[in-house]
Amino acid sequence: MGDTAKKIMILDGNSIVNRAFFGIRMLNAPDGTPTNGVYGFIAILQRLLELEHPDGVCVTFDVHAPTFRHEMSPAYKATRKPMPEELRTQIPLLKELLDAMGIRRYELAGWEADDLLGTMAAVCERTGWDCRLVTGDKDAFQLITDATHVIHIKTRMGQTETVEYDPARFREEYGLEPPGMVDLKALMGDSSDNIPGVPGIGEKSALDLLHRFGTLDGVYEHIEDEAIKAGQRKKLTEGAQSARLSYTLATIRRDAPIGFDPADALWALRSSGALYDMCRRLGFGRFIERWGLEPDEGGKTAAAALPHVRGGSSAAAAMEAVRAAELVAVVCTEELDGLSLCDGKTVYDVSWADGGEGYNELLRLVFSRDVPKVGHHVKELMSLLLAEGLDTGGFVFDTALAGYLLDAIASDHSLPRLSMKYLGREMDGAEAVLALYAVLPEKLEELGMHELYYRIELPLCPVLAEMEQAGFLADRKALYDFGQELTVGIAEIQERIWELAGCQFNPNSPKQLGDILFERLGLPGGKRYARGWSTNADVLERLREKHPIVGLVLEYREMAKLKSTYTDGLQKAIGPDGRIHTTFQMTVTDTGRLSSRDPNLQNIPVRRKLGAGIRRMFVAGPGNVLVDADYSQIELRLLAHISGDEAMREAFLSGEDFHAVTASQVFGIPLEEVTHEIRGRAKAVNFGIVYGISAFSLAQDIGVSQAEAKEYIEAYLTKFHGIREYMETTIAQAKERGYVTTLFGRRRAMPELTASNYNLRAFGERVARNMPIQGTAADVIKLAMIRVHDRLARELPEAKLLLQVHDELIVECPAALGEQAAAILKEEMEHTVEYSVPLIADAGIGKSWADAH
DNA sequence: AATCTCACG
DNA sequence: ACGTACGTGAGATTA
Repeated sequence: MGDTAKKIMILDGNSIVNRAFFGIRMLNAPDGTPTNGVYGFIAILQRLLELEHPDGVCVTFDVHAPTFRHEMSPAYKATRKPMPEELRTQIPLLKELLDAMGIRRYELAGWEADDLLGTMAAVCERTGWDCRLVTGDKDAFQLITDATHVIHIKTRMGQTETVEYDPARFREEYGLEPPGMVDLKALMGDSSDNIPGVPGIGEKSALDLLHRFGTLDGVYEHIEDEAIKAGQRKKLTEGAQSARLSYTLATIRRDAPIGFDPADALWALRSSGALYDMCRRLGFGRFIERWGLEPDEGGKTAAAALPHVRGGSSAAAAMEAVRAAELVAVVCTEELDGLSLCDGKTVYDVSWADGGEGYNELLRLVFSRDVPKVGHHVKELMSLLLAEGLDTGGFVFDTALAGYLLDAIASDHSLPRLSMKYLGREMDGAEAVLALYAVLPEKLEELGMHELYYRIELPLCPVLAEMEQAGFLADRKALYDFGQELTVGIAEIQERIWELAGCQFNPNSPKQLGDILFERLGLPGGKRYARGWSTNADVLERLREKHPIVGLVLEYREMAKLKSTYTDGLQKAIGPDGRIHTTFQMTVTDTGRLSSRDPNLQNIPVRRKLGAGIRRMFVAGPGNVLVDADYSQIELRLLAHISGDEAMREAFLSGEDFHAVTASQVFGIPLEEVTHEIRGRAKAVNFGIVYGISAFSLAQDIGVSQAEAKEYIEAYLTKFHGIREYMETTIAQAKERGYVTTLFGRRRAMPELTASNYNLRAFGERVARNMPIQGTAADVIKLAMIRVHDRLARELPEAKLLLQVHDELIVECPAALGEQAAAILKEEMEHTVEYSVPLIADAGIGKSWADAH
């Protein structure tokens, strides 16, 4: 260990900031300056620091000064696309930030970043340093040696990924030695660098040629061989000169006059007031936190804050204030053992610890339905209140819920974040809640979400809180027994897997499993990941016939999943009352759906036989039954209504099996002749339409060729041309407005649509197509829940809502009331809205979830 | 902490 | 020329 070389990380500034800019959705500093490139750069740097622990760091920048253009740098660079304005302005910011961090920068007018990297790597090698070149440019792969690795930055679906290439990794991917990268570029060219290459030769044929003949020279030496096809020979001969030129262009120079000494770049992060200020200015609160930055002494500008009252007499003072105030803001600790109240003049911090009976009295006063209150995450608070037997009435606003409706895709709806965003200064606690209440209602009104907020989201809070408190009774013994059976089954299958593999390994480890299947057993591998092969169920399913071990692995996976997540996980979640109390989250999804966690009760198995057994363990209490009602194809029905497509509406109005009707329409066959398989394909197309289909994925899903899948989609959109029109106008509108909405006005911003990254934009288009449908369905069932809840409370107070699973509601009630509850569920769900296509809900009754569904 | 896999609608 | 369906949460492994 003692003699390991010091390691220095050299970042290609322009290249990385470019990747970051195009890969990350728009981000702005508090003053509006775009910062996505800078932010992305720093996020990547931070990640690499944690991964690599280098001894030094430095960054190179290109300086594009035409008058100083190096004579070797040809005019071709002039045709490079100009940098977008919003990125250009970020470069000086990034440099300033790097300076504040104390990271050394290198730039040399007229020299490309590649050449600087090459030169610096050469210096490192001469002086015995290891180096890591970080860039988004594959050209640099030619520099890879044992001491010099290239960390390649790429963006995939808005996520930046880093892949470290050493000689072995490069060889594995390209089948060449690193210097061969130059030969490769000489043949295939590189449009982003304006390296022409040989016209007509792409990556595939270039690699094929190099694998056979080694180098560019090798290829031309064998140009007359029969091994080269006539067409290719012609291209190569005609492109010979271009290939030579490209070879020169692609060769990175290593002699830039830069006077680099690796020791100059030794670096470790130190906190400083300048860095704090810079992060503050850019709105990089995350890094302030992560790096523990603090302002210089005296630099603190304490915002004018309200006085606080704490300690012994706080409860009494708070009660007096509550009685006098028209409205109070309230936040509490997780266990409700502390309360903070604000009346606009004073903040009262009251704790059970110093309040005793006075504290309890305050609780009863504040949480009575005729004290108007504003809170943050009101549903969570209501859940606590119910547990203490307190009233959930009187809440007139929830700042978290408002923040969520105003910006559903934001991941953080905390008070500091919201106050920064809407008030321009960071605040917390009840004071922040009250201040936000002064501005958020009008924002909701402006965006047309007033109704959605006051008729759906806010009234849903007590409904969900009651559901959480009610809990779902679980059969503890049955879960335990099933778990024991699984343990036996898993051990058995593991033995058989080991026998077939010829060695012992952990089938739960994708890495180990990949090695066994694709190396030891030599099965045809599929996609590669950073650490090995993909071994997911899709891949394995295709290999099932190739080796008996594959089926066993699939079986092992199924059982292991059931055991760990379900039998074990659910047993741990059973409360002292024998019931499982999930938490519903109202502010996390992009579409308006709820989510469920600790435990998640929205993903209890049902699709496969073995897993569906878990649903038998969710049961009704003694003397009770479960009533389960679910919407039939609600998303497609909403699509039919929203698009107004006549053919699709008729398909639903006919009352026939919808997927079968689709099949008959799309494949042009009579309804009676639709086979099970054809229906299945139509069903997949229907799903695909809702998700924003692509021929590739549909083909994967139903196992036909991509061309065939394309024909299906085309036939579908021709038959249901209203759908095509709807999809097109939705996307056009989304691009124009920058957001999409549901029928209820719920909004999702669509920053992805302006991305210059193709994948991100394509993703944005799929989201734009899907969100209005998924989101409207979410709105409808939320409204249905409120109606069901209120009607049950009036007509069948012994009945309780327990669970929502997106298009399904579950109620528990005394056995004698089952039919009545089922009728109420069905009626309310079906008539929550009246659209041009009927909504249908099917209800069932049983002692367990499995029986009721 | 990130990655992979998989459960649900 | 590229990488692929929409929305979630959780457990095991790896680093």
